[in-house]
Amino acid sequence: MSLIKKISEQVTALTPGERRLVENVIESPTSAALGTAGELAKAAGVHEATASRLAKKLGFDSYAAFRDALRDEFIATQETATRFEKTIAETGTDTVLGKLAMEEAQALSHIEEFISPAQINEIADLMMQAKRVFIYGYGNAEVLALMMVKRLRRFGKDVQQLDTDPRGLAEQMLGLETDDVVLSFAFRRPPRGYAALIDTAREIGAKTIIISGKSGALLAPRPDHILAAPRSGDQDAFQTLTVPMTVCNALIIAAGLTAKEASLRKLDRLGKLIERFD
Amino acid sequence: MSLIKKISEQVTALTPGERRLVENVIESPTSAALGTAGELAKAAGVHEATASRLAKKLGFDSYAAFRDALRDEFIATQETATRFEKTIAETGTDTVLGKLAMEEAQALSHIEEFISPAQINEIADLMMQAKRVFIYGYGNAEVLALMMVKRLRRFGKDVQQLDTDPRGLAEQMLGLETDDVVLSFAFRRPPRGYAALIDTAREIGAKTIIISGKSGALLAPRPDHILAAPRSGDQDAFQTLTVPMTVCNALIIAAGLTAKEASLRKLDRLGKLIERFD
DNA sequence: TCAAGACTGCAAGATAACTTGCAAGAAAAT
DNA sequence: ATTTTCTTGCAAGTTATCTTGCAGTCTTGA
Repeated sequence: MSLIKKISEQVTALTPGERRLVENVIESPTSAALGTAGELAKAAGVHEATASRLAKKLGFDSYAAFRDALRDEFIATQETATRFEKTIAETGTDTVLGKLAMEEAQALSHIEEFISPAQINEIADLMMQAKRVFIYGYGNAEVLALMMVKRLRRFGKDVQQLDTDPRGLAEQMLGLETDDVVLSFAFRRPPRGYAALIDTAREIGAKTIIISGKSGALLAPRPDHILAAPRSGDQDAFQTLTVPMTVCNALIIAAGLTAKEASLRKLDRLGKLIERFD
Repeated sequence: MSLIKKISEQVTALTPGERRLVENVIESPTSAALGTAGELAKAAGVHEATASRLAKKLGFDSYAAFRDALRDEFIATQETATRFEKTIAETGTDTVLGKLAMEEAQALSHIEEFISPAQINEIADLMMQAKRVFIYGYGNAEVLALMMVKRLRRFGKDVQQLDTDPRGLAEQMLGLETDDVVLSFAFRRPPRGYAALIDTAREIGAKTIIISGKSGALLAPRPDHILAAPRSGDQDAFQTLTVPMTVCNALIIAAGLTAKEASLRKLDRLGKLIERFD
């Protein structure tokens, strides 16, 4: 049963102090889930002893048990995603398309455990403010690189897809400048030319961004930014591009919003100038 | 600075025990954020003292400070929802990535309403039995075409990606034969060169397959086979390639299974021949 | 081969967090 | 007005979690 529902059922039997605690929990369940009894009590203006008693009153063995219930319900973890997975798995599809769709959905459900909204916005900003964006995708990732090239060009960005041939890559990197950004993909292992790519960008002072699978954080040499989220499928078998593609799409959308914000700010400033000279 | 980035910067200076801890954190950052030093240490197979030391090594005053940083980065603080669906759907997870992942997952969950397992297997068979596979993708779909080319070549299939330039397309179609198959993508509207593509294939007697969005059923001229499933996102706005990509991946997997079956059948016949001449 | 340094588990001690007995004050009942 | 009951803060005690000194073992360097 939903914890909030459980609390609501006993709302008439709550003392004033308990009521204040409950109001605080409902107002901000994740804060309550992460904090201590003392912190919640302080926020509610009661003593932590009251918080401990409330938990017991609600049927929990301890305040920790109460907080664990809050966490289960309000904080997405692998356990909650696993519950979601179980729900899907219980539909019992064994068709190729059905299983694949389920696995992709599972992987997508975990995605925000690994990549925060702030990261998406930060990197979208970086790309939109760059003079040029160099995009590198080797092997299967070439597909993603092509997609990003097409999407960013839609914004009018100066985008260049880097050649996967070492000589071509080297020639193109000659044009890299400090104001540019390099975006690459790296999955099972660093792609061919990766080390040269990152080192060259660093020497020139251009920022580097990697979109990777699970192992991205262990890449060497280090890029400036990493968006790493595990892809669906067996690590050693067939892996799809759905998760990194979703990351790419999120970057494009965030970039679009950034561009929109910039446009709105410009309009606002224009409006103020017009007022001044009116 | 991103905590994962901070960790990544010191990855070369980590001891084996610390590295295992870091791997566990990366594997499941929200579990690490919610649990104790003892729990993380146990999961990593080291002592909790090592976890405490790692936190200090990473520059935090204490393990609690390290865990607070994990929470700040990986646990959304805006809250209303419970399960994954609700978490993403209702939360002020106005976050681009979260919404996108949810929409993709929703679209994926409906995929088998539009495409049956029999269709997947039939078309996978068709492609594997074809002498050559011609693949056409215009605009954004070029990304999918490229992916299919790469995947099918992995099987040793004779695959050709068709030029999006009308003249080049025409020249390539000269090589089309009865035993060949043409696979194309068609989303909002038939891609440039579509009619010529289908008509030419029909005249030669080559089979045609279209992977499309919702409107696929209304395509003219008619291809021999259609795999149509609605993509996620607003019809008139930003649409992603996740659903058609999943359809492609399902075809590749089914094709792989088909190839495996063919191999097993050949082995069986060889076994019978050996028995006959024994 | 030996010594020095690094790593990490153990365990004692420290700190943080929670629980509960007690009591003061407020509210309700008589 | 008085008594009884309830609420809740205080603080001591308990439990959970973390930190750090120590020592054994392994690795590295001379």
